[in-house]
Amino acid sequence: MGDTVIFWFRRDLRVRDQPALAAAAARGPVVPVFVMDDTLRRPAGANRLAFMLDTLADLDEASLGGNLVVRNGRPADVLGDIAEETGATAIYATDDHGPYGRRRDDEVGDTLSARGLEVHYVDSNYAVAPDNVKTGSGTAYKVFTPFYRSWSEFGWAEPTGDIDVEWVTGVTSDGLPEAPETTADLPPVGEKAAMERFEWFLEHAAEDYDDARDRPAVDGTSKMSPYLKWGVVHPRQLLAKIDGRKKGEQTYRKEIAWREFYADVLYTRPETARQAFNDKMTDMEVDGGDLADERFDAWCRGETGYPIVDAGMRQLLAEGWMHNRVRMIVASFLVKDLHVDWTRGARHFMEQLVDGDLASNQHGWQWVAGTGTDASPYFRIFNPTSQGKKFDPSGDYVRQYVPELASLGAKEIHEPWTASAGQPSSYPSPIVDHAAEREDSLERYDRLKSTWG
DNA sequence: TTTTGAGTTGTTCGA
DNA sequence: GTCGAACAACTCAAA
Repeated sequence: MGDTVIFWFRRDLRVRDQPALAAAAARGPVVPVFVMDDTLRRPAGANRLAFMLDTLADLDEASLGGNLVVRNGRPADVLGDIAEETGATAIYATDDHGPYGRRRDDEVGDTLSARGLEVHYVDSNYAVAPDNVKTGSGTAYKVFTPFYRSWSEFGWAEPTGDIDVEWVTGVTSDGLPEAPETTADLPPVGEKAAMERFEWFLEHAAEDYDDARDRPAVDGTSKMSPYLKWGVVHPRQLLAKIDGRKKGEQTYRKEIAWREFYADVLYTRPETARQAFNDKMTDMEVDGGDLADERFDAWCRGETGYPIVDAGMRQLLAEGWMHNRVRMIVASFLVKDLHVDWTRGARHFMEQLVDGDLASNQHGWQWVAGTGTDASPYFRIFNPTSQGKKFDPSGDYVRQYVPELASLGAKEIHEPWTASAGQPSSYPSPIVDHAAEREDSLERYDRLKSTWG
């Protein structure tokens, strides 16, 4: 019945609330395909790649009846070949708005259209796809709050239910490659695990989200980020379960909107994945050379001598994930205390993070570095000690990831150099003096400003 | 075109 | 210990 069509999975690894898949299934039997594109492996990082491959295995087993066709190669070639083998006449996929995805999809569209195949990009990975929310004069927003108002008014579809799909069986598959070795303890995969976690969040953490989300020792966030990254859940599904009247849930809704805002910013200004959004900040003095390399390495390993920074960096290595509050603290430390270019920190995050999303990651870093949209004022420099005391008052977060300090009490753990019994010898002394580096950052900013005329 | 109000997440200092 | 002001203008977005 109907023509055979290909459904090309990319960053939408789910079968529920899947408009693109529904559109494919309405045409006829569906060949579910995932293309192991060589360029996919490189930027992904081992943690994210491992999570993606396990997610695909779960999707295949739980929802595709084991019919997933995995092929290695260039998407245009692979999809063309499969179409030839199966007699498929059309390819359906969820639209991808990232810089790489756009280039790839344009090429695939051109190549396959030339071969007489239909290519349909449907829906997006966002409640409101990038390039839709505009100011009154038709330009993209550069400030979150007005974007948020406009985005809310724009609205989005309700999630759709289960779809009946006739999967095409017996198509040759290269099979999933072995997941790369990773020492990180990654989250459970699959739509079921994701939705169970979200239900847990709604029941136990959403109410206190406003406060608890800032406390890294508390399990107070939804932890949806890896699932959103691969489209295991769609933001529509989360928004539909959020009560807009409750304070905590309102705040959560804003966090979803931040993800959409940054996707929109990156879509409009793709070069900001690598360069300052605010070009007046491009010439900010940063440190290079051996000393900067040494400090950067100490930051990566979690050996800066500032407990909350080291706990965060070690959590990243251990779990491929870091609590959001701590991401800001360690980013501020790298940029404002170590004077290292934000792009180096952002790259390290992308290499490690299981939820690494180019738009959110790069623009989160730009916000901290003061180079981005709505950037924090230059004088807003996080003090790692007071941030530690304020958001990890018991010290439990530090204790979990920095065992050398486990014996210190709450009063001393965020400044072990003051410990009455002396600083534990296994833990490094601070590699820089925060007060002095803060002054240095302010002076660098003053010098930059003086060049603006 | 001009005006007006507002802008994620902080720190320090002095009263 | 608590609280408000200063930090420094600038750009954005809508009226």
